Amino acid sequence: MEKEITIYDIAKRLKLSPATVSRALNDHPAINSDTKTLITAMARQMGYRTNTFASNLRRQRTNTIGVIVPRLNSNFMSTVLAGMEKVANEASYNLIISQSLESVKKEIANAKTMFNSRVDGLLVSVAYDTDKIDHFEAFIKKGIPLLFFDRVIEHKQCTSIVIDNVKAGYDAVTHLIEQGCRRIMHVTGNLKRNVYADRLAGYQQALRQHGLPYDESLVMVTDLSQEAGTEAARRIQNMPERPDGVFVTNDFCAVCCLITLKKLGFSVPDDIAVVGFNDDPVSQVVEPDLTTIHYPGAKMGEVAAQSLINHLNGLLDIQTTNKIILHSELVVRHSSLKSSSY
Amino acid sequence: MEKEITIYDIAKRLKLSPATVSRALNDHPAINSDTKTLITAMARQMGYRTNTFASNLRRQRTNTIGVIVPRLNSNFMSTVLAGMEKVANEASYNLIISQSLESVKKEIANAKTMFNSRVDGLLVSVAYDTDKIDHFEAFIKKGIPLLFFDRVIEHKQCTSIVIDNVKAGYDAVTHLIEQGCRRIMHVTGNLKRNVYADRLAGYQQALRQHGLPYDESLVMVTDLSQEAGTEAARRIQNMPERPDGVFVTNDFCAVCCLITLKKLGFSVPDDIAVVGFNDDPVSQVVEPDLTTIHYPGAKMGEVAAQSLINHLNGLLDIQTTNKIILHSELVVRHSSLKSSSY
DNA sequence: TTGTAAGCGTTATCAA
DNA sequence: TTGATAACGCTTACAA
Repeated sequence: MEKEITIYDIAKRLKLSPATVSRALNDHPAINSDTKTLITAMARQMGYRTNTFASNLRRQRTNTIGVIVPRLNSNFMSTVLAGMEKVANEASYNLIISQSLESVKKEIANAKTMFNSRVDGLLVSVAYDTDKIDHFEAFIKKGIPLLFFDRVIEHKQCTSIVIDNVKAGYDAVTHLIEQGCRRIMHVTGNLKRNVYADRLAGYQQALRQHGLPYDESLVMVTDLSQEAGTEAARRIQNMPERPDGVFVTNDFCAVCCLITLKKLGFSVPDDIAVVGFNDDPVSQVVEPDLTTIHYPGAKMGEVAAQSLINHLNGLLDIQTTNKIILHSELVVRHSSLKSSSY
Repeated sequence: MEKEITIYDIAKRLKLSPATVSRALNDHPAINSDTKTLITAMARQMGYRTNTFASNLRRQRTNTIGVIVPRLNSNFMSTVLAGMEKVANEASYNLIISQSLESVKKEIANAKTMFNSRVDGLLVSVAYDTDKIDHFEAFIKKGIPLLFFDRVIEHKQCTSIVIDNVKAGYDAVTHLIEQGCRRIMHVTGNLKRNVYADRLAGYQQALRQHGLPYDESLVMVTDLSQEAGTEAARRIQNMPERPDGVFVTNDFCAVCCLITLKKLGFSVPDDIAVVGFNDDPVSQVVEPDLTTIHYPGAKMGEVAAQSLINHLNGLLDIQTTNKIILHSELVVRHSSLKSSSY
């Protein structure tokens, strides 16, 4: 455990002032390039490493971005995080990641920790049942940029990064209708969340536009777990008037639903067509493979991180950008192709 | 953007010294409990938040744990990370996560960043082709605890957290043999990595013990991607003497192999039995569902984080613990049950 | 182009 | 039980 080298040590060794050393190490313009070379070389030689805390303390900045997500361990979220990490890393920002485990209470605690950690900015996808955002007010008040992604909450001071969930829902359901479905079930999540509310709106819009009635009893609000998929299939079996198509807003849930339907003797897609959401790898593995909405997770992570970093570097004012919408699209596979030769 | 409250502000307001305030806020034993109550209340009232940087600078400690993983976006890894985050959060440690994207070069860069961020400890699962660990020497020299998990590198100063991969491989292959397989193929990853080398050893051990020959041409080293699974299936089809069982050390790769085999006209498990590794949710979705080794990912994350934190808190000396082995077990499903009525 | 010196907000040591 | 004071290592007016 050797002693830590500081800019004072380097300064003394080179008979320069600590200030000069600091400037050289930070690429300050007003410094002689020979001096700079000299200092850099000596720093390396002495095994100097910058003390981020001293620097942060002095500059009142942390080069750290906080991320709060419902869960780390879903394919979608880990893809988003991978995208964020990539961008942040390249811009030499650190990522502090925490999960709310879908609980507002834990989300509040996480927000507090992030606040105390003095993150330069915060990227959030809210928990299942968050409805107030008082716990983020502290950030807003202090001018710490706050950016929501995927599961967003509209706020005039915050930017949201989303896909067009209404359109995605519309596309999915329109596709089912075009395949001949006339009675389409919709399995979704908590309608408090923009993502689910919007997809439902898209579902309704597609029905309306094609002259089909909206039947509330066909909308099933669940936690979108695997069990929910199984449960949905069972419920379908017990319905007096069975649907001929189902749009599930999560691939894993959809896949479980599909499998259970098959076990119960349904033929997919002929008896009932299934469409999922996210384009999780699992959708390509099930038989028949699952039609779904491709969700650009990595891209969303990259855009979120980049926007925040640009804002922090003064390259873009995020307060003026209210919403960024990414492109998503329907991926047609065999679970919905009624006249398929699969 | 109001002014940040410091312990000086609180001290002034209560006509106490900053030292007393600091002590009260940190639950120092030698402080009057009335004073403590008073200070705590005032801190809350004034909206005080501790300045971690000043504290870190002074205490030479960061309460931050660094994590370097090959990829964030695999089911296995995100489960591990979720476990780590849970434990770290409860112990009020922050997690800085970065991914090497399977490249040694990036891993080296990540290590450097972590070093400069002065993490209190480091949790690492190495990249595909890392063979030296010079880039971690700096940590070891400085006495910063370094803990490897899953893909580990043996080092006398570092603890490893693993499952018994030899046994897992042995169990998988023994199961195949017991199901009547006599010619078993093995699809695995870079044998530099303990996980794959050990599983191969287990494979060989099982063969030997059951009097079956070891045929090197049946071992296929791949990157365990989905494409590798497909490729393996094709290769099987083209073999003059086809295997009747295959053990793939990754579920997603196994699933792709299985699906392709079916497409090529093989019956699974009757023509060829398939066993995977990890117990990824996808293994329950494929038909027939996949026999696999259950890997305790969340547990591994928790144990890794907890061990490190205990060490940091002086509750346990990690240097003396060389290896922690977690329990894993075979999960038999239908992809390997030759006489199944599935 | 370089140097001086004053903090940033804590905590640890020593003294009271 | 509390207080005074000196660091921790860096950055940045301001001065030279």
